[in-house]
Amino acid sequence: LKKQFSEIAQQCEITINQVEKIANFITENLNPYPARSNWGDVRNPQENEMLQLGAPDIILSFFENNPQKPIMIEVFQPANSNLILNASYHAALKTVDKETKMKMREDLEKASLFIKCLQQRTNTILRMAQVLVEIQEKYIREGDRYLKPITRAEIAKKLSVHESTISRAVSSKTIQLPNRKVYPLSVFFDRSLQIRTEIKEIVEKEKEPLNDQEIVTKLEKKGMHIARRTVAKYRDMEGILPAYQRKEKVKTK
DNA sequence: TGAAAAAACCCGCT
DNA sequence: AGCGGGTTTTTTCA
Repeated sequence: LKKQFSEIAQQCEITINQVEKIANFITENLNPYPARSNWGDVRNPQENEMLQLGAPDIILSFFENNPQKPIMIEVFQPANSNLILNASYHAALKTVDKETKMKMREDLEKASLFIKCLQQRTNTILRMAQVLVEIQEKYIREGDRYLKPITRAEIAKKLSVHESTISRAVSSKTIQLPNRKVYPLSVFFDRSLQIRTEIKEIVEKEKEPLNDQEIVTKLEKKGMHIARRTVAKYRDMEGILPAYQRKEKVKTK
């Protein structure tokens, strides 16, 4: 099964971990569409922008589709933009007796408060997206290797909202990157993707299979401190076999 | 909003 | 390779 993952990953030009994540995401949300349309997108270059069935909650794109230009952020929210109170309610106020009037007033206030909350909510999400893009711009533009390990708490601090707010905002939302791929928003918070990518690159470049200890040493030189136990773990995540098995794999291939 | 419970994470050791 | 513990991070709860 793992091997399949790794093949899928290669064909899709994304990491195995991402494949796994997507798989998890699918099962957790019982909504196979976002990721599938994603895969389909990759395989069939017939990109139909409007055909994003698993409509992401946030879309990032390059201005004028030019990677040199700034990144644009779009936030999709339910009943987002121009939700207003139906004017006829105000009119109706005048036609009813005093008691009903009071009740209606209360209700109207509740309604407008509700609308305000919604707006603030989208606003928060938008600000969050902005900060995220700012921080992870390099990742967005140049790939996994440049993902900075950040936490939800840090973002919360930056926006001066509570971590639980971010937590909820992040989970159960998806984002589409300029490369047209849809991810769970939590990709931005993957703390080990960067190092895992690094490990993968090291292994790819190796002449002789390096054991985990040697990989640790190499990473050390790049200023990344991590235990060899952890290297092994990441290796697994990426579907990379232990050093002593890698030689055979090349043969059997 | 804060705090407690749960989950994830890293890592030493066997 | 796998267990377990000490932290850190996330999610839930009231």
